[in-house]
Amino acid sequence: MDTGIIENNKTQMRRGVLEYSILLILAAGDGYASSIINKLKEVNIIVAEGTIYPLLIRLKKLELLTYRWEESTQGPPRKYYMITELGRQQLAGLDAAWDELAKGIEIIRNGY
Amino acid sequence: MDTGIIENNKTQMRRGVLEYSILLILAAGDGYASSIINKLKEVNIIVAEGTIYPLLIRLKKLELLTYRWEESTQGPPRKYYMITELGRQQLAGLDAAWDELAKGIEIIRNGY
DNA sequence: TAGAATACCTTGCAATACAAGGTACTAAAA
DNA sequence: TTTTAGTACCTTGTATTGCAAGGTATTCTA
Repeated sequence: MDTGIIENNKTQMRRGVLEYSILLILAAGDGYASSIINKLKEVNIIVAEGTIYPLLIRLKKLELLTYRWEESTQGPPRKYYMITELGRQQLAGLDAAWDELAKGIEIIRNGY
Repeated sequence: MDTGIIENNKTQMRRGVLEYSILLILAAGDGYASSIINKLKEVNIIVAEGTIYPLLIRLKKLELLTYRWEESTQGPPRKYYMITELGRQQLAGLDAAWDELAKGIEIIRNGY
């Protein structure tokens, strides 16, 4: 349990972009919970299982995602999530929101 | 009460960088709650009063900030917050955390 | 003396990341 | 056959925290 200020803030920052980054990942190709977690880990965005499952369910309820079951030779079947048309539309909005935020931080940071 | 997916996500994204952006602003010069809110508004980061006051108090408790009272000719006295040495140290860590996150998003977004 | 503007602050609610704990399937080792 | 390891699914409870709403106090102006 790291309660450091930085660690806590990293969590906070991650928080903000989780749905966004999941949609980004699924826009590039279907994936299941563990594969998404791994993709995020690759870019140092660390997410717990307990975070991602409810989130995928939420995004599915919002109809930004759907899923299909697929057999695996490595264990139990996998629930492959796919982005929907609505998901892609929302993603475009999130792209814009992210750009705006990043620009805002940039401005504050550089003082102009 | 906008419950749209985008609007909600903007809130989430904001959430993650609020402490960071406040420290950035105060690192550039002392400020009081309203002036900080206005600076954030300038870069399209919209924050409510009910958010910023508890947050400043929290950052003060963590000793990242201190404050002094200052008279105003425009109304009641203002509580000017100042970043501490510890605050600057933590800010450096947050700079790094932000850069890492931004880089991560970039990678996911561009697919390499 | 009333109203507007500015400043401070608190309470309660809702959203949500995550730790912890649980189920189930496959494959390989004992 | 049984056990263990690996993979995958999911839920519950807790803690955090942004914000709407509501409240107090000061200064200036009409």
